[in-house]
Amino acid sequence: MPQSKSGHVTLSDVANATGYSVSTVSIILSGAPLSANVAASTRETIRAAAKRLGYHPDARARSLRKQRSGTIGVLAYDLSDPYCMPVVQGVQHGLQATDYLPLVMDAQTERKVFDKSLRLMLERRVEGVVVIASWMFDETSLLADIKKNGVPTLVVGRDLTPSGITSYLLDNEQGGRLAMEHLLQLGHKKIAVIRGPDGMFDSAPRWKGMLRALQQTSVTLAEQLTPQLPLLNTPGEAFEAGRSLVKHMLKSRRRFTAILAFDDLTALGVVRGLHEAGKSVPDDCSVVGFDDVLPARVATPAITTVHQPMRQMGLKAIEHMLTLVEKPGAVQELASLCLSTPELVERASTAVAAKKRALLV
Amino acid sequence: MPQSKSGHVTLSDVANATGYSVSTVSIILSGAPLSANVAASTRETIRAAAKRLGYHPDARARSLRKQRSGTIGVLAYDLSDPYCMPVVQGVQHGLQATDYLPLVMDAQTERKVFDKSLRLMLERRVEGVVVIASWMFDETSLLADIKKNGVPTLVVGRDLTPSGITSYLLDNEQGGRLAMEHLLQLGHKKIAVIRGPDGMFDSAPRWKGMLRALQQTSVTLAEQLTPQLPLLNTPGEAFEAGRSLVKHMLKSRRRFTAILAFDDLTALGVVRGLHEAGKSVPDDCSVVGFDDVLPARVATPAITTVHQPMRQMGLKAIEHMLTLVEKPGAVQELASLCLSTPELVERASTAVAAKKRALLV
DNA sequence: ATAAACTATTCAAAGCTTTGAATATCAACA
DNA sequence: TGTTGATATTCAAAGCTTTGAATAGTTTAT
Repeated sequence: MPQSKSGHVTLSDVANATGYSVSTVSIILSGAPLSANVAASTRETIRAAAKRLGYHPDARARSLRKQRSGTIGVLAYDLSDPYCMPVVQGVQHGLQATDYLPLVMDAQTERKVFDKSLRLMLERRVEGVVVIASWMFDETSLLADIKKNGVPTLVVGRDLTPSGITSYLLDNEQGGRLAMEHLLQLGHKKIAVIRGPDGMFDSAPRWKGMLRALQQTSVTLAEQLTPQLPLLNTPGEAFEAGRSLVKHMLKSRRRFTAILAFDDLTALGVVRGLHEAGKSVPDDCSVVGFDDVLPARVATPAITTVHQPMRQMGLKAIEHMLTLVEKPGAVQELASLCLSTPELVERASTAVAAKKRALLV
Repeated sequence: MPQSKSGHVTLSDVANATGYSVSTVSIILSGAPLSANVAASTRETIRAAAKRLGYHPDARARSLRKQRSGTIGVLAYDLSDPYCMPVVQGVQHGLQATDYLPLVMDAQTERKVFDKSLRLMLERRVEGVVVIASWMFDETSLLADIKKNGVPTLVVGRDLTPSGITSYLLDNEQGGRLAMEHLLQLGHKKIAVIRGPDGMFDSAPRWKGMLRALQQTSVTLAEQLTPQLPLLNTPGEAFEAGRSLVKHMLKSRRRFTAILAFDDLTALGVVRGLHEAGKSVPDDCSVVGFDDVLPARVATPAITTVHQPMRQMGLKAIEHMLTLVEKPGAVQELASLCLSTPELVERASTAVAAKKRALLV
């Protein structure tokens, strides 16, 4: 049916079918201002023909001509990480009412894929880029290209203000403090901490917050009980790491009545490791996670954790982005840092310390 | 720096900077066959200039001219459902070595969003569409448009061969059989089943498979112990449904020593419900899930479940798709049905039936 | 009757690339 | 000298849409 080479129905097909010119058809089907002038009968004829033929405008041609792609790139470091999707959902939500379309890409924790995705976004002329937390970002030279091309960029999940990029992230330090304070309030004195890997941005501030919470107390942390996660690639690996680290700690024969894990998956691994060693949570040992992702909510006992408002962060970021793309060519304002407030959500994996039964293997 | 109106560096910018014509620049930067003819020095000059200026080809213009978008649409019914991402990963994996790009969109279980996404894909001239399981699909009239425009379509997660669409899905009936047989082998006689909602494709075959497994045995299912899930929108809802249904069943005072849940999230809800009623898994009651998603693996006890090879299904689907897009205009072959084989993965949520302690509330 | 003001529609250029055909240059060959 | 054949580069059209300006045609005001 369509005559054009592409196999797709074009304006020219509709024009031929109705006897009107391509311009007229375009004006009507795109709802241009000029369409106020066209006769109602014409409008009907053309609309009907378009529908009958199955016309769908070519987004590439339109976007080329209009000099606006109507697209905002969203690049996640790993979409399969339960942390990412809520952020993306926030973005999607914020874009719903607009006529921007999120182009979501997944770096799959691979540097090469990350760079390629960024390049492809640039080529598709996204009007803005939202990057979800990635260590990969600092070294990439594409960053320079993005700036050179005047595409506004935002990052959520880590602080890149030193590189001049407005950043949305959790107040990790306060989160760490909250988690530790919770355990202290429950009367725990022998506390183990599984710290985040050095290569990850969140690690240091969370740790710092925990130490700060201890400052006014007499509680100290034993070095054997503060191991560090290696740099991981998948959520599954964090689980395994938590599981094996807790087993090592049990072997160390240092008492502890509570464990503070770097994130929820690690915490779930800890629960598993404890269980395998015959310890029960929270009776023998309390466990606290971080982030509040789905697996932590649906596990039994549900994991007490520090909630990170990922959806909200995505939403706030995209709202900011919308203001940026609406004023094209404006001087990129100073990079700002937007901290979200963490919230402790108490669930079933923590309990009052049973003083007499402090865990001793 | 760039002179063109768009604010992006164009071929013409590079041409001006080097003194060569736009054609020459294009030939070199796009690696066209003709580039064999150009002088090495020219090549260098132009490449250098392109890099210096930060040139990135405009994908829209290129794709318009080449009549190929190099894009394959992937439409998931809900990206935040742990079922979807593995399929998407399989697709991504299969596309890695090609120069096709997946355009992944998320319908967020909303019919309106689903239709809009499909429309946008059409407008962006995707060369193929892979839809991940959706009840929304059958009624949409866009299906007709997609066909009219000759875009090959595949679905994974449900059987749409009656509508002429090649489908990739699990052999649900065998999956149901496997799950039930597992419980029978463990000696369970009083078995409860939480059936899937009517509106969901998988429900019937899984149920049928379970019944078939019972056929050669003397075990029967009590009607009060085979409730049905309502149609749900989010993974969280399935969890809550499982939790509340199991509580109802406990109230019914019918004995059961095992529960077969429609999917993993429901199973996790069941575990929670049992736990809240003071029952332990698997000692008092075994629980079997379905799908094998991340939360089921990292929960403790880990959920015994029927593994659905989602990654592999995504991979197989996209490989098929690649053959379809390579022969444009070919007559769409007959729709075929590709069933994947389920596998039971035994974990810690099931155990031998403790005959004497059949669960009685 | 004529200018002015609408109304309804079309022209033609532009947005950025790609590419078949064309041009220009130069060497070699008969 | 004129032909052939490379080699290196450019012309110009096309892909589909949008849009400022232009063209007819009709009505209103003067």
